[in-house]
Amino acid sequence: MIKAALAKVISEDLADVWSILDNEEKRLITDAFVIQNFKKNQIIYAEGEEPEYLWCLLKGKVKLFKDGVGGRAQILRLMRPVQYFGYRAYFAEEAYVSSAGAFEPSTLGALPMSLVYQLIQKNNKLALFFISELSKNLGGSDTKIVNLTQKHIRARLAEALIVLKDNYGYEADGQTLNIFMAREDLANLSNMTTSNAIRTLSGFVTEKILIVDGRRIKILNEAQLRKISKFG
Amino acid sequence: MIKAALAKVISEDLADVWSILDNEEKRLITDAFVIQNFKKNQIIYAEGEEPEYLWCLLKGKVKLFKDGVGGRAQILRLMRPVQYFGYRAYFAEEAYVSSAGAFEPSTLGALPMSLVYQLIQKNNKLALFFISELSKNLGGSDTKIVNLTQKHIRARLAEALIVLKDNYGYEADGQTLNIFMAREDLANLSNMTTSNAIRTLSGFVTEKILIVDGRRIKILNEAQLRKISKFG
DNA sequence: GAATAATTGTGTTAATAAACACAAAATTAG
DNA sequence: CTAATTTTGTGTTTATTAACACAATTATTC
Repeated sequence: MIKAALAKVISEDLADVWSILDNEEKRLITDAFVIQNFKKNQIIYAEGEEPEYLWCLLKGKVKLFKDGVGGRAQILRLMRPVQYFGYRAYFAEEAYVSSAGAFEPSTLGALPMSLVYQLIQKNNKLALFFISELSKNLGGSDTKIVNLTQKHIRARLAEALIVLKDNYGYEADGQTLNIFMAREDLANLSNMTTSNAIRTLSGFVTEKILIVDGRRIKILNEAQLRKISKFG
Repeated sequence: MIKAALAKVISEDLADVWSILDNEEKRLITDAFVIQNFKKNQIIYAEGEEPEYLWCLLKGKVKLFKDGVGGRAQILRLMRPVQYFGYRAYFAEEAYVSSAGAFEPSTLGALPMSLVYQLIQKNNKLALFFISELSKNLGGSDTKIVNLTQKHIRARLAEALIVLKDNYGYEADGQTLNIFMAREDLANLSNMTTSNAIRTLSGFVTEKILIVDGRRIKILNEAQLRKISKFG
């Protein structure tokens, strides 16, 4: 089953990335790729550790986050299948500045960065893939700096909900967010305390922008939510 | 004089980056490299524009910043000679998400990104240079997200002063910051209003951590400043 | 170098969000 | 299935920072 998943990854899902490689290179990757399962809330790597692997999320949901003042975490990015992460620190020759954890039971593949680095040195298209990914992430982080520091609480939460929708989409009903997270995670995504996330979310319910049932969030008025995220 | 500066750039200052290239490649760059002077506060490129050039700061000081809510700017990065910028948006195939402006009269070189992209496709070491730069910047931005959102005003300003020191260093006296910026820029660097930058800076003077003479800032106790930037 | 504009400094008030406390509900573990 | 634990929801108070106003000083510009 693991071999099947791997074959699928190399041949289909990641076609855009790995199809670049020749057969010999593909064999190298296939041999080195290790599949690993993580439980809900399990840490994949932690801030301060030395980066060793390129991680590939095959199934599940993963958050990249950074611990801040008084143990308050900030969620920096959300990963979905099939996305890659964990490589930045290696390329920067730094320890990790953020941690990765599974939101829900997840399956990941690990590839030694030393091997990835080797392949990059020979294969420019692979290098360009990372240049492109890093560039998009950097633009996202720079934008986040301004959004999280300057926007007010309502706009920040609205934006977080939009980010969730854009990342994980809706369920079959076309309204329910396809991710269930604790209010604390919602708070950590939008730079506020848990109480304020709860209160602000309730406000949106009162305004009939959302329906909330536990951790299930149904977005009734996405346009209005986008408006709030832009103009407060 | 321009030709002399260019020759110097290609052959000395940027040795690490461009020494990678063969003679033919070097000639391509030399021919395409355009040197341009900017006045104090002049905009080099603006948010929303399409990226066209790789910019190289040869002389002077440059800020990358992003306009936020109510025209309040956030300074994202500071450039010093010889550093490169303006390439991220091109690689991400996006418009610029931030603007670049000269802090003081500055000399820059511009190289068409289309040419840089061509060279990267053939030259892996050049690709790895950009991978490394982007990775370091991304780590910096992710760290900044947490620092600017979670730290209190004193810590944020202390950190901004440390950043100025680490970027531009001290003058011959070993204490005076080698950059003179308006209080507004100091505020835009540390996510606060100009009034708060002024007030907090005065506080540091009272505590004998700094001496301020107009825009000239002398750091008397860097260790204390670092302590404040870490623990508030 | 005088006029004009911009920046700096300071006081005061208002808005915003955090901190804290606690009950109710939901989830998890045994 | 039940007890223990965690999460959610809500009220209240406090801390922090922004907003505004205006005088004094410093830079720019013509």
